[in-house]
Amino acid sequence: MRISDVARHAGVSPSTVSYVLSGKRSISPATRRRVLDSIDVLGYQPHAGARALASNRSNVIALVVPLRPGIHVPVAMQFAVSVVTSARDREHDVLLLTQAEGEGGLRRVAGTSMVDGIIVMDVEVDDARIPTLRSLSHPSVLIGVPAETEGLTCVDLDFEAAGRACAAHLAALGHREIALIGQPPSVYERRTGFAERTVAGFRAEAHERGIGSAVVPCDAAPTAVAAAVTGLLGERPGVTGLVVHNEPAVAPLLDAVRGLGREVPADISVVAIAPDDVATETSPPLTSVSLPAEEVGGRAVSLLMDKLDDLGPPEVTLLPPRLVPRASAAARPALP
Amino acid sequence: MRISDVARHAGVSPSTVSYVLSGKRSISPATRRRVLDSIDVLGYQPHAGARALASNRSNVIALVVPLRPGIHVPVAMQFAVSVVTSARDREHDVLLLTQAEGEGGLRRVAGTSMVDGIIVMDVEVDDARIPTLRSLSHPSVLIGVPAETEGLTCVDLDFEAAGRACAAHLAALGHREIALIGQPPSVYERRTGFAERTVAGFRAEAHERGIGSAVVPCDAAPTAVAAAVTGLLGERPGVTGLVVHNEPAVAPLLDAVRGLGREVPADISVVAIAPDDVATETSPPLTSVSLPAEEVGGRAVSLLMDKLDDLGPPEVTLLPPRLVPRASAAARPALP
DNA sequence: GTGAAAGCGCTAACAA
DNA sequence: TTGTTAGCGCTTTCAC
Repeated sequence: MRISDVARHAGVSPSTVSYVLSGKRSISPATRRRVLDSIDVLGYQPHAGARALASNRSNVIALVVPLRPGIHVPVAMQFAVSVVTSARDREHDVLLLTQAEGEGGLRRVAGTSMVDGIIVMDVEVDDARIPTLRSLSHPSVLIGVPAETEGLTCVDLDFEAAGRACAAHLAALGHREIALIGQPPSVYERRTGFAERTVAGFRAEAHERGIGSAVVPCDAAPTAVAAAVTGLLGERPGVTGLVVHNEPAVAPLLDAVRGLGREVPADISVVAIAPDDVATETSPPLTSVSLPAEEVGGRAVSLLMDKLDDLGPPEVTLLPPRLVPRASAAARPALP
Repeated sequence: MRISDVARHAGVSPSTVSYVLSGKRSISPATRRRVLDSIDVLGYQPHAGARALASNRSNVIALVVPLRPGIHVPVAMQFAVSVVTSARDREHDVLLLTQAEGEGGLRRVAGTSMVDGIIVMDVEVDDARIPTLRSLSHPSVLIGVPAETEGLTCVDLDFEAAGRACAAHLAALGHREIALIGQPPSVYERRTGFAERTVAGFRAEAHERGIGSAVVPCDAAPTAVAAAVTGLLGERPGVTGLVVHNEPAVAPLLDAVRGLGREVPADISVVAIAPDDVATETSPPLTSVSLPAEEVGGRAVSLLMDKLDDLGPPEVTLLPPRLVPRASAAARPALP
């Protein structure tokens, strides 16, 4: 079943069928109808390889998913799914690349014209893949913001503003000493952009408001969380506000605080940076800045499509954070 | 940069370059060297679309990942990653399809020759996609086993044997009444194969050994787990052995048991069906049947490759479960 | 062991 | 508004 079969069936030329399908030139309504009917009757589906060869477009984009220590898989998958969904909305499929494939993988899928463009998740401040991406003739979009963005296209939640918003919220509630329970140490060690920017915003806001702040990197294991919380509240008994930027640590953190005989939010206020579903499933529901995975993924795809259409999108797109007050943050308790 | 450029540079014909690359006919060592050198020097990468068009092989397989309620994402991703890794080992890439694309997606990627074959995860007992898969001329492999496997190729852990192994292990330790804390209700409602088979094996083994058994579907939320455990041990005080087949419920379950004043394994023995990493991270480490995601994913890929090579692989491949005793299951306590 | 050449099925430039 | 046709870059038959 080829395009010429459809053409014969509809009594037109192959190019007309092609143009009906691509919409790249105007077709009389009557012809268009006949062609579409023939396609339908014959069940025609164009050959992807032939298309890619002739048009120099594969209609596939590559997505590099992060699978390294410290990455919270469900959140990563939310991004991936929203990329796939948005790509499908725009007639593109998604080729899955793992981190492990490294830069060779990027060169391979671009060099063989398997894909039209590349989306890279979990970008580090000084990401080793960036020189490779720059060297490719294929467009790419980064989810995450590296140190040097010249000539790149990046999109992410504005984590600095998110860190600020959390600190500001606690400050406004009267807290005078606050702490950030962060990502696992490995995430900071490899200098992942989002983690670093959150810390920076949190510290800056606290500093500007003249309140005390501390940052505690934290592994996800419940015992590690308990140790971190216990250590923190032991060393800094004045801390009454906690920001948690570590999805799997959220529940253990609440447990640990209670295990110390403190109530949330009566004794300790907690603000999370996490997807809405994890913030609303706890008890009490958490005041949180949501992680808009769907929006970020969708935006990454539109930015990539813009580049494919030779529009010059902005280098950095930061989505503003939205802090939703729920039940886990309240005014600082009166001093004992 | 095309194959003819390489041919010219190496002083051979394009077909020779092609044959060097494919290994489909013998080439003199000297020629082969020259060609490979030229490829290297010129940095030649064959055009994937042209290849697919001429050879009728895209060297891409589609993977349908499950993203529905009750699915534990990290486990699903372990499968996906092992599929990608194994596929890459065999010169194939992976196109990511979401459940949401449904059967139309399967028809699309097959009909347009985007992919050479399809792997479908999380197959239900009476899966709606099976008729579509059967109708395609492309080979496919199912991860999971439906009711009717005629003409299909399926691979999975032998969950029935896993359920049996857990029951047998507890029985051998002297437990006379045991219970299975299972997947969320929705998973059973849509009749997911692996969940159903585990229950069947668990029940059958307990019955054959003449011991009491109960099955409690269970949502992952800690409160739901606590309710399930409390309800169960309340209604059936004789239960001294628990099998848990629900990854995110593992930690909350241990908490809940302890919350009831029972020790693991002194009062209550626990056996998990879970990936090794979740079984070893708890305290105490869990006696468990491991979920060999890597092996299943890898096997799915080899089965698909076998079908592409026209070997006729078996319809059903069940990997034998391996129960590893750790510290969470012990002899039944003496009666009070 | 190697080469020549005919497609694979589509798109898009050119022509009408 | 539509048709004709020359490729796109590779694989593979056929021929030597």
